[in-house]
Amino acid sequence: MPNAVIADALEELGDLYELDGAIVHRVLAYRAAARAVREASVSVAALAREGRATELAGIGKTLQEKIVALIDTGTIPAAERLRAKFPAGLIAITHVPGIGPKRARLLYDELGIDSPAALREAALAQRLRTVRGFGPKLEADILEALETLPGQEGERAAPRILLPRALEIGEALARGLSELVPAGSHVQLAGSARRAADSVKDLDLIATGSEPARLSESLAQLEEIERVGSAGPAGARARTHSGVAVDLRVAAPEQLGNLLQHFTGSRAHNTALREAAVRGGLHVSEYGILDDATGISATCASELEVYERLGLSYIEPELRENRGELEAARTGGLPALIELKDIRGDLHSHTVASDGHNTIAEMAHAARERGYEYLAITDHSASHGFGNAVSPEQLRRQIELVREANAGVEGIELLAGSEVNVLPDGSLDYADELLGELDWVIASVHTAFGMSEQAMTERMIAAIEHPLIDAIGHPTGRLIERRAPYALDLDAVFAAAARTGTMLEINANPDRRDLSDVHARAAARAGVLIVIDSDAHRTATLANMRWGVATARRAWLSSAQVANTRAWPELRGLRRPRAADHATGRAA
DNA sequence: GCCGTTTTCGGCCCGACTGTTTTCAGTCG
Repeated sequence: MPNAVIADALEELGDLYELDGAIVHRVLAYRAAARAVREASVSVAALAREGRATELAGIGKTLQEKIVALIDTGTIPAAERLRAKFPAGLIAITHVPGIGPKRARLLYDELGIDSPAALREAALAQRLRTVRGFGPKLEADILEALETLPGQEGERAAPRILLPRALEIGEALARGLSELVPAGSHVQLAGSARRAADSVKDLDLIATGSEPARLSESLAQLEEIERVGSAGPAGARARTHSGVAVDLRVAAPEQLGNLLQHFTGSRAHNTALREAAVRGGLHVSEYGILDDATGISATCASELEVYERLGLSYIEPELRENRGELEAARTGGLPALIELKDIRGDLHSHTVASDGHNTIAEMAHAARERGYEYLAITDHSASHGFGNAVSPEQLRRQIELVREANAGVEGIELLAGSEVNVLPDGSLDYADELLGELDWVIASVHTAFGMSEQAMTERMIAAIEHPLIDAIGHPTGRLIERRAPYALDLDAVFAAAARTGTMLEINANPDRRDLSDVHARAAARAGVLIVIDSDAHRTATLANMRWGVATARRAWLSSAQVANTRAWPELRGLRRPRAADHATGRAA
């Protein structure tokens, strides 16, 4: 059972308990547990079967038992009991903006409203206002919220936007706001975009300056803003014409550090940070740090100061997910994160030989302009099936062309490579003899995504064990917000990669970022060497490398854990020995 | 329901905004 299914079940149970009037902390415990399950890098079902789900933060004895019941019987008894008590439509009502568990329960008890459709009907008939606490305005707001509710008629919720687009819009808003407000003001994009998350739900802006009210009012003047929903002295909430929610918060210049820290989040990081601070008699908010002992609230001009006052070393935004960074910051155990400038070459790129758009020479020059020392040309193999496949004969010719181009271009080493397909049976679609002529070989799965976990894992491990494979490309096949990873026992995959010395890729295409942050971290922990590749299909997308580095940073990786921070001669030495393998038949 | 350099019981972050209220509850981030 996939982690996502278990997480959904815990989430639903939390919603049901909330409707049932459970204390909020119990509900929050379920939501925290759901998050821990969703983000786990290993199979929680397997963990629970061994009685080890309690190793995950936020999962105790009770939830361990409930997860076992779920995987054994397909359901959790407590959820069954509550589902009998509350109609399914009631949970949907709690997801209507402006309606939470209390109001949903009240409407159900008083008016028998048990679905969004019944809610709409009652609102139109002006029956909601007969319930204590509801009035005409709330009734109208609910009707409007129902218009945009995803669901029954196949409507989609506002989709999360991928990081490049989020940064593009968010930085444009920050620039625009900066130009409107008085000199000395500071405007900056914060939130999950600053943490370089895979995708973001909304854009968080912070601003400091001598005229807070004016900062807040200026948001509405930006041409990108469609409307401002709510506004107060502390900030404003708005929406862009492209439908992206924007949250602006303002404070005084001396509070910049507090505000930026608060609004960069994540929520889990902030909550854990504040809970730990309270144990030390300190209360952290976006406005300062209140010391119980003195009654004085200290403001911080920088985030560094915020963390220092809490006895922590500075935590990079990418790490602020409550995945152990607070403990590491207490004990000096934070890693020195890899940076884009550490990358010395790109080992996955395409040309017109397959489905790329530029020639070898064009890609070479573009890579050199980026300051790279080497570039591997890795066009798709013979059975690719979409785009132009490269036959064995064409690959031989391509190797010659790469050698010629290499001789003709100064300042960068061109490597003859291929991105070969891993066929469903785990074999590759070029002969070993041909693969042996290449400088660099990536193996990727491009077909038959629907295999069982066991079959897919065997397929992947067969490729990993192949002596001529240097790295596995986009190992899980996910597309962010569009396609889940294929079923794979990643523990087994990481163990095989560590054992054989096969590298695993963080594919930097912003739609992929595969391995993910969580998976790349687990792989590196298992002893796997990571390679970050752009998978560029044209010169411009060599720049995608930055998204891969962002994922590596979120995975806690230092430059030493990433293969292509090394010069090519050194990296070549890290490739698996191969001539000897052929001679011995790789008997080990 | 989870969790422990004050606790195995009694806590569990902090604040903004809105609508409906006469001082606050609910929702949201």
